Amino acid sequence: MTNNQASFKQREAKWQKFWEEKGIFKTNPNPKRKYYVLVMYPYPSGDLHMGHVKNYVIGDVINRYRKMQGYDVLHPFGWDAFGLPAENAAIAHGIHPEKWTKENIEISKRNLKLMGIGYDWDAEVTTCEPDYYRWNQWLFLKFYERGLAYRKEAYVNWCPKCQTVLANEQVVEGHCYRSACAAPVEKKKLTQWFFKITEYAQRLLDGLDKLPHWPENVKTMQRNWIGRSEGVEVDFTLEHNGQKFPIFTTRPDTLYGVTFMALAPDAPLAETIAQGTKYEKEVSEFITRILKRPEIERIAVGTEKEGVFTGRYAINPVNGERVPIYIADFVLASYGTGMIMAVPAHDQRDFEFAKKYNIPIKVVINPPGENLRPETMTAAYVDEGIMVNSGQFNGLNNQEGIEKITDYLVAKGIGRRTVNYRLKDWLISRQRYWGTPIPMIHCERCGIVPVPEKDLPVLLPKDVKDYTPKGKSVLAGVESFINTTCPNCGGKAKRDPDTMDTFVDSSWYFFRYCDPKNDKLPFDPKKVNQWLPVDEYIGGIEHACGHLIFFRFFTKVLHDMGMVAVDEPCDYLWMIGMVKYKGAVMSSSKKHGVWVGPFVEEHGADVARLTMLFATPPEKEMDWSDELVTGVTRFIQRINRLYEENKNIIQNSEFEIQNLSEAERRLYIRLNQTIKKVITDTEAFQYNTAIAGLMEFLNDLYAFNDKKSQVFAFALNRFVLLLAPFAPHLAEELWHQIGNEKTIFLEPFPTYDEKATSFAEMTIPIQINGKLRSKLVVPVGTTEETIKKLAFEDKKVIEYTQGKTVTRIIYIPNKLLSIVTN
RNA sequence: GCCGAAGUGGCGGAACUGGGAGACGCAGCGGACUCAAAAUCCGCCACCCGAUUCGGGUGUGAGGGUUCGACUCCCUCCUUCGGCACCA
Repeated sequence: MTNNQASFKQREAKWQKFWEEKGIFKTNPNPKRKYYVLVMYPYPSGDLHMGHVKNYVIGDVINRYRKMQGYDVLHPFGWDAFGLPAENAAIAHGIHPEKWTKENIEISKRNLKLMGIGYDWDAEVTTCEPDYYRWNQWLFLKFYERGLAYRKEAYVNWCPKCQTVLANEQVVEGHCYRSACAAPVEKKKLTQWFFKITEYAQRLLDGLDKLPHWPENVKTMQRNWIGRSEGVEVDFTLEHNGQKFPIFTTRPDTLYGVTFMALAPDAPLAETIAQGTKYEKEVSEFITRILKRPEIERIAVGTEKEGVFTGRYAINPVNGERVPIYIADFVLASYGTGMIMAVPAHDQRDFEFAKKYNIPIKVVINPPGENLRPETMTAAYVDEGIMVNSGQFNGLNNQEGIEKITDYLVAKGIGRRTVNYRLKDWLISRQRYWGTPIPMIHCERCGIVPVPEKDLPVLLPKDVKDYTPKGKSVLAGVESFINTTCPNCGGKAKRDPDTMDTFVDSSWYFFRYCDPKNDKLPFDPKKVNQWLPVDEYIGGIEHACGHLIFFRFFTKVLHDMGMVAVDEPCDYLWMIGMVKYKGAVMSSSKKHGVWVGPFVEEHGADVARLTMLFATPPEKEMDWSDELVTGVTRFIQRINRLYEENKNIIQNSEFEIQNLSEAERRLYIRLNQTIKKVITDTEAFQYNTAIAGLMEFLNDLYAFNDKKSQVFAFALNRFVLLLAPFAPHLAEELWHQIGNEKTIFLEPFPTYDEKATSFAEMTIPIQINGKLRSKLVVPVGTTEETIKKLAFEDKKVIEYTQGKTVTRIIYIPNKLLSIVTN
C-alpha cells in the first residue's frame, strides 16, 4: 500500500465515522427552510458499481450544498425490496428471498457508506417489511373504496418465463421488461386487478404543463404515452340483431367512404359475431391462431395484415349502406371500442386490407384539382382535399367537413364527441410470491370482500417450500395462507393469491420517508405537507413512462383523498446518464464494471465522486476510464500539496479591500468569480463545469506568489468550503487542518460580492468587417467616445481602415467594438 | 412512419441573452529535476500557408439565409441517439 493510499483510507474512514457520530445528516423534524433531495431508491442487488452510485453521488452533492446553505434537508434512502430477482435466487439456490434481500441490503449499504454519501438512515424504508407493505394494502383498500381498484377479465400481457402477467409499461418492444428475462410476451385471458389510471389521464396530461423544471423529453414521452386523441364515436347498427355498435374515429369526414368494418380478434364481440353463419368455424380458428402468436410477431413492422369475413354486416348511419364486418389482426381491442370503420381510399392500413380481400374502395376526398379513381390508386390518399360522394357535405374542404359532419352526427343523436387515450388501466396483480399480498377475500356467498382495515397487514407467509411459478401464484398452494373466513358472513373463504406489482410500492415511498415510523397511517399528512413537493428528484430516464407516471398518479389520488396538499410530487426532475465501462453498460449479472469496494480501496471515495462529476454533464452517458481517474487524482494531490506547503495559514483572515496590492486584488476577484461560478453551475446541475472552475482557481492559487498575504489565506479557507460538496472527506480534513473543530457541513457556503466579480480593466475586442483585428485594454467605465477614439489610434485599426470609408461603428457596452467599412 | 434530442480539436467536454470558438481535463510533444525511470514542476498543443518573436487564411455535420457580427436565430438536407409505433 502506498503512503497516499494509506492516508486517504484513514482520512475517509475517520470522517465517515465523525459524521455518523455527530448525526450530521439527521433530519430536522420541524424544518424552517425545507429542502427535499430524493434519489430513486434501488433494487437491493448486493455490491454496487459506479453506474448504481452516480445518482447517489449527485444527490449527496445537492444534499451537502443545500445543507451548507442553511436548509433543513431531507435526504433519505430505502430499498425497493420486493421483486423477482430475490425469488429467482430462492429458486436457484434455495435461499429464502427475505434472507437474500436483507444480505444484499447490508452489502449495498456498506458500499454507500464507503462512498461517503450522507443519508438519514433513521428514515430508511424497506418495502418488503410488513410495516411498509401493510400500507400498500391500506392504499389498495382506499383505491377500491374510490372505485379506482377493480377486477376484470381481459387479455393481458403474459410473460411465459416469469410465469406472470405484466403491465403495459413492462412490455418493451414485445418482450418482458426485465433484462435478465426478455422473453417474448404473450396474450392470455385472465381475471386480474387493475388500477384505474385512465380516470386520471387528462389530469396527468394537463399536469405536465405545470412542471416547468422537468426535462422536455420526459414530458414529451409522457404525452405520447398518454396519447390523447380527439374524435367522434359513431353508432353503426349490427344488421343481424339490430344492436347499436359505436366505433371511434378521428376522421368523420371519411364516413361516406366506409366499405367495411374491422373487429379486433380479442374484442368480446369477436367470439360471438359469427355464430349461426357458415363462417363460424373459420372465424373461430382464425381468432385462436392470431391470439396464440406472440405479440412481438403480431406488431412487427411490415407484417402483412390478415383478416376473415364474419358473414355479418353493419349499417352506416349516414347513408344506410350495408358494409361487411371482418375480423382483422391489425385492430386493437384495447383502443376505442375494439371495432373500426374502414375507409380504404383514405387510410393506408384499410387500403392494404381492402386490396388483399377484394373489398371495394370508395373515394370521398379528392386532392385539389384532381379526381382520384380507385382502380388506379396505389396508396390511400390521406392529405387534405375536397369532399365528394358525401351527400350534403360535397364540395367542402375536408377539414371543414370534420366539424360539419361531427355537428350533424351530434344533432342527429348518432354520434358523440369523444376523447380517447392510448394510456390503459394499470394491471397490478402478479402471480408471484415475493410481493405484497392483495388484501381481498373471495367468498362463495358474498363474492369479493375487502380485508377489514383492522386486520391489516395480510402477512406474506414465510414457510413456503417451492417458489417455482406454475402459471398461478405460489400463494394459492399455501394452505395456511389461502384458507380464511369471510369477514362478512364468517363462512369459509379464500384469500386472493396474487401479489402487487412492485411499482405500487415505489409510487408512494417518498411520502413514507417523511414519516417512516407511523403505525397508524401510511404517513401523517401534516408531516408530508411539511416536505413536499420533492425539490429535486434524481434518477434514470428508463422510468419516464412507468414509475414517473405512477408516482404522479398516486400523488393525485392522495391529493383527492385529502392526504397530501400537492397535486404534483416533484419540482425539479433530473435524469442521469448511464455509466458505461469499455463501451458497455455496467452489469452485476455480467460482472462487467467498476465496483465501489475495490475502487475506493485503491483510489478513495473522493476520487470516485469527482471522476463521475467531472467526466461529462450529469445527464449524459459516460464511459468510465482510467484517464478520467488520472485527472481528478492529480487535482486532489495538487490540493493536498498546496495545503501541505501552506500549513501555517490562518483562517478567517481580515483585510480591507482598498489596502490590497494589485495581485491581491486580482486574486480576490478571481475568488469571487469562482464562488459565483460554483454556485451558478451547481444550481444549474452542471457539476462538470463547477469542478472545472475549482481547478482553474487552484491554478490561480499556485500562481500566486505572496503566500503570506491575508487574501491568500482567506482564499484557501473559502476554497475548502467550495470543494466540500464534491470531495467531502478531503474538504473536512483540510477544514480541520486549518484550525476548525466543527464539521465543515455546518459552515455557511461562501457567498460572493457581485461588485468584486470583475477586474478593474476590461478587454474590448475590435472587429473590422466582422473579423477580429485588435483588442483594447481599458479601465472599466471608459466611455464610448474614449473607446472609439482609442480604437482609431490603434495601429491595426489604422492599417485595416486606411483608404476606406468607415460606414458604421457599433459599440456593445463593455463587450465589443465593431467597425464596418465599404 | 411519427415525436424528441444532439452533431465543436486525437479524446471527454466549455462558450452567459447573437459578441474574443476550443475553458478545464486526458492524451501527445519539448524542457527542468534524476545515474536512469516513475512521480512532480515549467512550456507548447484546432487546421492550412509563409516566417524568427510573428503574420495571413480556414474552421463548430453539409448547403443556403438573416445580421456589423452566427456553435447560438431561420430554411433545406445528412448522420447519430432516444421514445412511440397497425392508436383508427
